[in-house]
Amino acid sequence: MVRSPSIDKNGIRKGEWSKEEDDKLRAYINKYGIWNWRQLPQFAGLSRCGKSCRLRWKNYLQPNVKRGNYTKDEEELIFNLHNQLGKKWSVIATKLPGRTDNEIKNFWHTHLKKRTEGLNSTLPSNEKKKKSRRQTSQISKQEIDEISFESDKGREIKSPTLSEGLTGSPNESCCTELSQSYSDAPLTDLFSWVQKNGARAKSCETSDGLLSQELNIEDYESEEGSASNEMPFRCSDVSDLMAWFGEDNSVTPSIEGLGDIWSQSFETDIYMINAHEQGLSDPGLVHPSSPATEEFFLWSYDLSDVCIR
DNA sequence: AACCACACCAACCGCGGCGCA
DNA sequence: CTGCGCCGCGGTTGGTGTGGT
Repeated sequence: MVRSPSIDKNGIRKGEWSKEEDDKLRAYINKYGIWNWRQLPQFAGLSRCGKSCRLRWKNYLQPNVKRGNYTKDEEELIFNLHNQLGKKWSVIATKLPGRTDNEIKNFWHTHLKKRTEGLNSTLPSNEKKKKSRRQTSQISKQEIDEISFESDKGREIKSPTLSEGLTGSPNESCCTELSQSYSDAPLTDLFSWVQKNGARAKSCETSDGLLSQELNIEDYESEEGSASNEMPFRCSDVSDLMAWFGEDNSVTPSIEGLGDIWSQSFETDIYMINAHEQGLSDPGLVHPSSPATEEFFLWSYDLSDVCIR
């Protein structure tokens, strides 16, 4: 019932979301919140555009999203609100906790449209006049101001920064600042950092502990347009990664690369956590919410003795 | 069983608003 | 004032499910 997965010319995935992608996005947002949709996918290790991530989160992954099974009350409310407000789905959605504008819009098109059309023959003609988008938007804002928003309030916005990764004490600086601060980081320092992370990953007894680095380099290549050589191996050791960096002079890791490595390492840790807790060889991602997970996460990024500056 | 038409809905797309430099 | 980037909204699409023939 959804569009089949595809990859556009920029390497951005489209179409149906896989469970792994859902887990990555959910885990990332639960950990760091929403700070910039455009950049978030890179840091979450997703080959998706920001818009797609936003939509997936808002309409499907966000906590408390209700799915299907509209009650009679909800149906009546949608019907009445639509009569009052027209196609202002986002405003209508604020009156129905757990329902998204997209879902309400779909529900109206599939269930209530005919009913409305039946009544429309008796409505005054000005009910049918189309408002300009500007008019619609202004009205929406005024109405929205009257409605209390609880769902997204109070979520702490924390973006992962390299300094966070290195110190294990998250701060609130954004990745833009990060890229400015560390864009000149020498390659050797990157290697030190990767080696440090990699060594820890290896110690966790997972066969694919450095899967993250493989993903990172693929992403990095596509961004830099230097993908003449495909990623030649699946990293099994940090020395492979370092060797590969060293062989390819066209690759000069920047902070974006570091950020990807960082986020992917996070995902690797999630794999490891699950493997540890459940004793499974290929368990998939788990949600980083348990105290044990949090503890493991902080341990895994206790890199206070490394400085890239 | 095979085919067809329609229902359904997740995801995409384009546009406008807003904030900031 | 202007241009740019980001976000959110509403319209639309694409593909699967389902019921009828």
